[in-house]
Amino acid sequence: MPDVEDTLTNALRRRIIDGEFAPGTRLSEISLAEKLGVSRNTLREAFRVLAEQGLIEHVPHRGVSVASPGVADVVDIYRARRYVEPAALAAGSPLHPAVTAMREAVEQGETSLEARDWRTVGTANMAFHDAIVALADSPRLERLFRDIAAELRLAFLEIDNPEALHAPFVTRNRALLETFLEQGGPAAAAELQEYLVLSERTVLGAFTRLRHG
Amino acid sequence: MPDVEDTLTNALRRRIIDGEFAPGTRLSEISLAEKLGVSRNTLREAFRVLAEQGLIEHVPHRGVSVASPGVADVVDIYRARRYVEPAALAAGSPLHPAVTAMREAVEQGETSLEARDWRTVGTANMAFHDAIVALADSPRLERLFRDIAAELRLAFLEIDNPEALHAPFVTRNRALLETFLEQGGPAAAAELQEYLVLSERTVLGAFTRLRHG
DNA sequence: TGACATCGATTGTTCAACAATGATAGCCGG
DNA sequence: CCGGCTATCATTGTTGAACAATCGATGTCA
Repeated sequence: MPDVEDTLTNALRRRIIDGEFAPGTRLSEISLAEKLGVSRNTLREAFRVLAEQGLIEHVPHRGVSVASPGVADVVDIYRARRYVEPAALAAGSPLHPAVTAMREAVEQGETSLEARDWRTVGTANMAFHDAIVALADSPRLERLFRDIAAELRLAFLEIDNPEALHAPFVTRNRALLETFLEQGGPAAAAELQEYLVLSERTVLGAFTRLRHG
Repeated sequence: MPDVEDTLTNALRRRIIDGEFAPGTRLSEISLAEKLGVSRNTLREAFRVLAEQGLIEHVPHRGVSVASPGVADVVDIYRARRYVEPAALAAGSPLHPAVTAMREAVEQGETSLEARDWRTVGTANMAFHDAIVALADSPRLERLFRDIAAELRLAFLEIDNPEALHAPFVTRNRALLETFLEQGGPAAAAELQEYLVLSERTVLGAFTRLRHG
């Protein structure tokens, strides 16, 4: 059985990603420690990990709050994605185990799309891109992607229009997978570049619409 | 004035990178807390940050030790570098402020090379590559590079033949900078690819030589 | 010699306390 | 009536001590 603190960190991350604490919410040490049944010190250790991952913001003497990514964060996240994902896809082998994960994520997305379960669509979408990064077989790049993917989910939570954010990309995922399998990595990488540009534009558009009303 | 813990984290990272604690050394909570004049709880929070950055390894109920990167780690670090650095250089502008940092790092390397101060040569080398990544203007990619650069320094410490590791790359840095300024980003990116392959081979060679006595 | 039980040291976690800081509310002067 | 100042208060930062849980080593016995 893993440590209490490790479990606590994962539990907290899941709760934050699932939207239990809205972005920007302040997390009081005392009340949250009591709620979770752990001591303040243990909770603070978990806070340090999550802050390092960018999921929460830590301001000295003002406590921690759930991160609320802004436009600059979204831009930077997509920049990082464009550095990593297409290159991983370009160099990836169709025989790599992660391809199975890609296929499963596509199918999961299609199933959830029919059920109009947008949140699950979003999860499947992320799993698809996670599998792409996994093609690189690089723990450090996977860690980077895990962190920025979590931040991106926070941005999605702020927007709160999951259908517009996730639905259009299910068919694109399917198409991208087929391109990769039939035409190879480089062709798929080029397609993914455009995909990511479009995705970024979608998110940023929703953001500015938020700010204006 | 920053927080004690933040200062503590930075101080610990510097000490580790500087080789004060050799890779693999176990860091006892009690003795280290006493030595640094902080409490165990505060020290443990700093440990969580450094563990998240990959500088120390944390095994439940067995404490933390300074990370000692192996061949697999070095391979992964260079893989990540090849994903990020050439792309940043290819898209970088010669007018970017980081170019000044690149130039300064090159000159610092040349000065330290003449003085046969290998450690400083290594530092200048890292500053050069850090400036390359800074061309991308991406906080998240900079954070990734900061972490893997710190890990790489640990690997260098294990090898302990700083001249062979750092000296050959001073002239290559100068050449790479000139290529970037005179022939543009893409040409420099191609040169950097070969540079990184050579650098990786140098490190891995020293590693295997270590294992054989 | 080797398996096993015991011991000791270290980590994991909690609790209580106090100092330091930031935010709030209320007061005062204009 | 309003803006700035001050005192208060709640929260975080840090410490120290305590106890349980776990791992490694020591020593015992067959």
